[in-house]
Amino acid sequence: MPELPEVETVKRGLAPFLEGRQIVQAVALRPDLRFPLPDGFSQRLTGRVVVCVKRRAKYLLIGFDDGATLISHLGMSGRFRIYEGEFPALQKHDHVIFKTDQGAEVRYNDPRRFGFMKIANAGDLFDHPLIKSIGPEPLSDDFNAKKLAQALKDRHSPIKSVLLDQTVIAGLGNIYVSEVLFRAGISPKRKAANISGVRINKLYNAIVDVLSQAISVGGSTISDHKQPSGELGYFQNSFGVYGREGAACSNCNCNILETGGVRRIKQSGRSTFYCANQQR
DNA sequence: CGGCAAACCTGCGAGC
DNA sequence: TGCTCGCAGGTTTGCC
Repeated sequence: MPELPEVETVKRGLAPFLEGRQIVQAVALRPDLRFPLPDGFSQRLTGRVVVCVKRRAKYLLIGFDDGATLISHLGMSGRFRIYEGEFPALQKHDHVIFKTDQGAEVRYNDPRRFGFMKIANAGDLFDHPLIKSIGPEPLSDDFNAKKLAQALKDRHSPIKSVLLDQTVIAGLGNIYVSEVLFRAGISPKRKAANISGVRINKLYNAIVDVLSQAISVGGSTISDHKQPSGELGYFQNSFGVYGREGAACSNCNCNILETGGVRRIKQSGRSTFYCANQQR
């Protein structure tokens, strides 16, 4: 589920139920996520008041009144879900529960357990090894076409893999990199350093547009990703290429007979989707 | 530095 | 029906 737009959607869904609320109970049902939950996890969080819910790259950050921050990564299959009023039986793979002083429950469910939670002590967040080397937030004022050009100019790997590098730019994952390159008309195989001039601007605009549009519709629901409210995301309906191997790309309708339509290739072990007719 | 495979773990759909 | 295979939104590590 979780690339930047999905994590942002989770953040926006959780914030109204957590900010200003006291955690009256933090329950660790299963401590062996990708990393073990921190020592004393429940004790450290129970009784704390949440002061803010934020996102950095694909990390959800929950700040508490003692200055500590819960750093949560959703891995491939992590989900947060809010319950209030009705509390259905625990589901398979529910691993962590936060109960608030307003009687709501926030449950973390993660079948594959690639997700994890860590706690940064007061003042340690920005020096935390998980946080400090992350690249610029693509939707912040801190990021622009010039900085993108700077970041790419010495990179000789394919642009696909460079954009997946979280130290270059924060938050892009396998789906959105394919979609961004499609909209920018850039081949995923092109060397990053060979992108300049007009192409840089197209790429920058595609990154901002794709991520913004995805956030505005609650992210992408591929299998069963849901927003914390239970509502689905809808950006998958706007995919130009992802998961559409063999189909005519949404721009072309084109010479599908000559190009074979949307192609799927493997780059550094992961599927890339693109239209050879539109992306150079 | 680069690319690739494997590792972590579970579930699902396709094909036989 | 049941088995095996390949695939999946991420990231790290180790090996050429």
